[in-house]
Amino acid sequence: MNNEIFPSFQQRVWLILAAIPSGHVTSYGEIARLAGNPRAARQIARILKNLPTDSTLPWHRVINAQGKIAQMGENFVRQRKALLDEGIEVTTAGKIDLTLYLWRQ
DNA sequence: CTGCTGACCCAAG
DNA sequence: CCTTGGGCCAGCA
Repeated sequence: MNNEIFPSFQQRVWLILAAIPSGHVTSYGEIARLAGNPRAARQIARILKNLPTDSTLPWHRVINAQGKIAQMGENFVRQRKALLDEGIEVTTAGKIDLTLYLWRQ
């Protein structure tokens, strides 16, 4: 049982993730900054990788700071499809135009 | 404790 | 556009 008052770093990441609107993307580093640890981009990646399979959180809206899908192989295909389904243009190479789709609060 | 690994970032070349 | 090198740091063998 867990009765913590303050959300953990991971929980803050989940909350931020849930706030990214459909049709927009953000980066690992940006989430790290919003969560309070600008140097934790790699930890964000690990948190996303470890999301439970039944999670409804939009992990696919997170790409790298260069505007590209940061995965290879099968996951690349899934993420690209999920983004296309939201109306986001993604090149075959996985590149996204940040001037059009970057999440701005 | 040490060493290696990554869904990263950034500046250069 | 792509590649390299240095920086970063929690997790794991």
